[in-house]
Amino acid sequence: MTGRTIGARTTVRLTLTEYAVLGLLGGLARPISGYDLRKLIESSVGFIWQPSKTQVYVVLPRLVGMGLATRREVEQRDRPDKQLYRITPRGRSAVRAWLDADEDSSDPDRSILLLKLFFGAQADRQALVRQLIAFRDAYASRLAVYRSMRPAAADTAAGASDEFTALTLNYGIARARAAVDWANAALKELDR
Amino acid sequence: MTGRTIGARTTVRLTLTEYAVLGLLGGLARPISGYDLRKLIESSVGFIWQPSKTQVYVVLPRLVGMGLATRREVEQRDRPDKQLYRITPRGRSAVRAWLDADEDSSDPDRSILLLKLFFGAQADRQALVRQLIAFRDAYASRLAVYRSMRPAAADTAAGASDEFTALTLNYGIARARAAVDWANAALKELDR
DNA sequence: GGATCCATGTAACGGGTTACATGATTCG
DNA sequence: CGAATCATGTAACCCGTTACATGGATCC
Repeated sequence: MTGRTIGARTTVRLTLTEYAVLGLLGGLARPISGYDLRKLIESSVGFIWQPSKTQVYVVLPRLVGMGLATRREVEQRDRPDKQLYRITPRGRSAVRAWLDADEDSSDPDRSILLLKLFFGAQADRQALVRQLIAFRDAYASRLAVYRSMRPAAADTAAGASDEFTALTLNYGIARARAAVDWANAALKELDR
Repeated sequence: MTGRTIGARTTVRLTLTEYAVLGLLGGLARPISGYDLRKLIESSVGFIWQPSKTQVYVVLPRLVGMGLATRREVEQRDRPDKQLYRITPRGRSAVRAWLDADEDSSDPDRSILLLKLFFGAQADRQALVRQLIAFRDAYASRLAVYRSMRPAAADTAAGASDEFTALTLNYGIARARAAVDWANAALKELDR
């Protein structure tokens, strides 16, 4: 047994990559190889989150070691043998627990929420909504802070603060606003 | 001499944090302590980039070791002594070189550009504009990719792809669009 | 005959965070 | 009297990336 299993089967804490990979396994009907998983990532979650190619090969065996996935070797002629991975029940409940747990989301930028949302089909609706609201609120209050900074940044009279501060601040504002708007739209979607 | 000085005074490659700290030093008229620098960060670049508090104390001496900053100790009664740091000419040219160099910006998200722009007063205008354009274009082509993925994501007929993929994709689109719009506005600003 | 696809992994490095440590002074 | 402010640093850890390594089969 490799590290991190606390007691018999208490809560497991995984890295983001581990959760993501596990989440992907959880969404599949049939086992998959590391190689194919990488391709799947590229054509799906890729735009939110993407690990380095070797990371996948490191994480998969680790999941097996923790009893969250199983591995089966498939021999092939004409091409290299491959390892097929499949999620276990314990794996499923680990993903589920992660998806449902509220993140202490002081920093919404890291977009764990987005990753979770991507796996929404495996999650509890209510938990998702709760987290989406937290996400939106975090960005909203950030937005408020940025806006309050604006006059100070534009303050060219004092000579010190310059146009560049204002420029970058505007970016922060634009991003935050986009996030808030999107979150509201998403919440409406989920409500239907 | 600590590592990284290649030859006599060839180009120095620093970490992002090092550049950022150096950039801050470069914008100041008088030397500053690590403690005050942290506070300065909080009330300025903070919204774009923020290192952990201890990181500052690690980086500052390192800069001194590389000859990019100098340190002077100031004794104080009634409160702990402090170290004041000031940028050196070599430090200035290091920041300058960094600011002016084009980033191979496959990943615009890391927002090195934003940090650079924040230090715009110390940079070459043309170089800045060039990089801003690259930034915008990177996001624009990303935006195009996302948009092309949209129908596939919405494809609930096939049963496979679900609403959640579409939802997260929308976020990517919203962000990218915000970035492009902002970049265009910023370019207009810089043109005046 | 050279690039690309399949397929998996190890080792080293790197950048950064968290936790820990210390200690006087001032403010409420 | 306790909390916050000033002020700086070390050590351990963590997650992840880059570079390196291998090798047959197929496509152009």
